[in-house]
Amino acid sequence: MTTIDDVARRAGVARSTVSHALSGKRHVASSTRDRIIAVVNELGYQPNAAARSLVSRRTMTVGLIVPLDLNILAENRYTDFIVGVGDHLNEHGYRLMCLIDRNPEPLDVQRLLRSDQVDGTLLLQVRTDDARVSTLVAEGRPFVTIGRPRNARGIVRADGDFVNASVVAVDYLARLGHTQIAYVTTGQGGCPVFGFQWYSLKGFRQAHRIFGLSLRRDQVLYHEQETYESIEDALAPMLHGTLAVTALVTPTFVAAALAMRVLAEHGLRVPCDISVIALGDPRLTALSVPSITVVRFSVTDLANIAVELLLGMLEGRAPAHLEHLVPVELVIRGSTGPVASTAHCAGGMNRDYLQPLESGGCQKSTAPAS
Amino acid sequence: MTTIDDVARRAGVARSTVSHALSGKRHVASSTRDRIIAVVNELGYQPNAAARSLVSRRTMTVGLIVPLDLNILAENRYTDFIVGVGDHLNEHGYRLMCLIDRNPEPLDVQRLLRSDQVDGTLLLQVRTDDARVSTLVAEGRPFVTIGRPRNARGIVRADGDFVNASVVAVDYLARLGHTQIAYVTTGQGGCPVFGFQWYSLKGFRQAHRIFGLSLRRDQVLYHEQETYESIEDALAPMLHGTLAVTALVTPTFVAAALAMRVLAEHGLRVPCDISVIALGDPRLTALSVPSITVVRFSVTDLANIAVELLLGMLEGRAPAHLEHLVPVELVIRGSTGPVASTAHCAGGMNRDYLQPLESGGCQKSTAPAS
DNA sequence: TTGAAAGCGCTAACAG
DNA sequence: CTGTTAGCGCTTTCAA
Repeated sequence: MTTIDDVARRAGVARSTVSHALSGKRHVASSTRDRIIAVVNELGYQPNAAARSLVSRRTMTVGLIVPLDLNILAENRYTDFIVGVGDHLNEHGYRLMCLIDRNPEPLDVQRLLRSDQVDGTLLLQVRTDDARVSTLVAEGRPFVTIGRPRNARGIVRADGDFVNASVVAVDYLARLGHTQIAYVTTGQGGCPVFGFQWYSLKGFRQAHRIFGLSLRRDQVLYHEQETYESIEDALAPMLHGTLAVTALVTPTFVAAALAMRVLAEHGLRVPCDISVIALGDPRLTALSVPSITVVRFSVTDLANIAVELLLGMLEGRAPAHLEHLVPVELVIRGSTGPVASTAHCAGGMNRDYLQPLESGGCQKSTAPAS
Repeated sequence: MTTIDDVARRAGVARSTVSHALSGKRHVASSTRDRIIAVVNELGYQPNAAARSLVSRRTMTVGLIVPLDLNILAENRYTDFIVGVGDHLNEHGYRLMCLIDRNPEPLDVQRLLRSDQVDGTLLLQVRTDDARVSTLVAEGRPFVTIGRPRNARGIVRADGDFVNASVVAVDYLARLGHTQIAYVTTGQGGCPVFGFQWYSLKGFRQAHRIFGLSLRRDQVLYHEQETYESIEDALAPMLHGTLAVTALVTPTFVAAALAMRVLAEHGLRVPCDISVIALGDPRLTALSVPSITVVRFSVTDLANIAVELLLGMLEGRAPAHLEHLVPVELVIRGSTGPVASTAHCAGGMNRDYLQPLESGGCQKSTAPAS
């Protein structure tokens, strides 16, 4: 292991000169500096991070707190965030420390912060009511949430504009003639689990007011997990005719894909009988058939914004706004269509629910282009 | 910030007594220890990680090197690894530092190691020929690869048993009567890009020898990226009848899903005209229609094994074997069927390629159970 | 323009 | 059983 003293000795200078030559914090004669640089390269010297952060009181490391939930991570929702954050941090000379925990005890977070392993923290997968947020506030260290809890007062946060996403979704459906729309989300005790689901629901309600649509309680369907069975249970009122809706909005791609399978298995055709819209940035939507209409936003933008906010705070700059929302856009694909256009629906029940890609309507499949 | 001296003063003992009371490395009178613990809890003391690792020469941190490739991470292939590794490390009191880099320069890896930020390293997304491996070998620090380069001599590695996965896949297809099978992979210069693709291909060839099947060069199809267009190009010989195969093996789920779309668009029915098998652990296979037959292995097991290997090395235990392979199992779903059973295929071209889930054959869809 | 020296918070060897 | 003390490798003040 090469230390700064090795370099100093070999270059025939004092330890402090090496330090300054490398940090540039005070002027060093260019001849001396060149000699030092040469020795550094020769020995492959790299300052010891622990020693450095012990004295400088900075670790140049950011913590990313990801509550482990295989059911959720398996869905690919958070990979892009982790990658986006990690890459952006590297570009700024910061390291990324991931705290991935099966059960994210406040204690784990405390340990991470109090042992001074990170200069700041990013929170992923924020719940409607998230204990980690209060913990972080109590610790009094800089942090930024990616996503928002219901009560976001005073915290610095970046998120997709999920409220607006719902409005855009409902608007589009309304234009297609839909007036009876269901909202499907994971929920516990009559409340969406994650922040983005809560804000989406808020937007869903808002949209109904804006567009003068009535909204009954039973149009909001909660499922416990993102599994086929759980979603089948949640959709039961639709499947048994108790709830008459012609469209369905859900804040996650997997729920949308599973819902479409449930509908299909029960003889309901997408988009003939039911239109489906997902929210978020599910790149995999392109894989499903029919591909799913989505109100999306750039996850990379969101990750970058969160990182910029945090690094700014670490360098003493207060953020311009507490809340930064990434704008959304509607991407029309094959899972949405005009309401109740039964005349266009050819074929028997449970036959044509699967349309060729990018085909929005319900007409019979035509011969391939080739 | 609370230091060990704060605790010592408040508990009326020496600094070293606090240290030992917490580490248990020498006996401390239980009365003294209780007093110290009480103060620790009262002040919320947590040892400073930098100071600790400066003197102990251990960071209790493991580095995970993930070359950023959005096209790949978007596919959800590596999320489960990151989560699996992170969670397992936490359980063992280690931290996870992620080096996620758009272009993983050997220099970045060197910096990480030489600045002593990690005790050991895990390599993800290993290429057939991977520069990072030589870098790590040259640095002489403990590391374990998750996945293997073509030349794995001397390195400690954990991987899915991809060679055997291919054998199982070809065996199954052969039992269904397939003799002409194509292998589809991302490749550059006539060689698969990633290690798992290389070993899969090796197994694919091996299987042909074992089962007495002939294998021509043109049965191995390379695509540049995992996009619809790129795969469409690669499959061109099949689509234009130049290459007569009845089945297709591909080491990734996304490639399989995209290939199925390509086939469908060109009027080929899965599994009627072409059977498709994917390798790996693509949980999302369940989402596609028809769901994809797969030879899978446990990603969590793989992650755990890699972590155990590395932590063992960090504690001075030499691994029992250099190579640890996670066994594979065949999961039969809807994308495979007997060869050329045209008689069973009802409906017109490009109509029935999308079968209800879990339906392996090509019979007409029946009415829903409900 | 450079060097000497103090000290960051901790562990562990040495003394008692 | 406990206290004293010497560093770990580095940055940074203070002197020259």
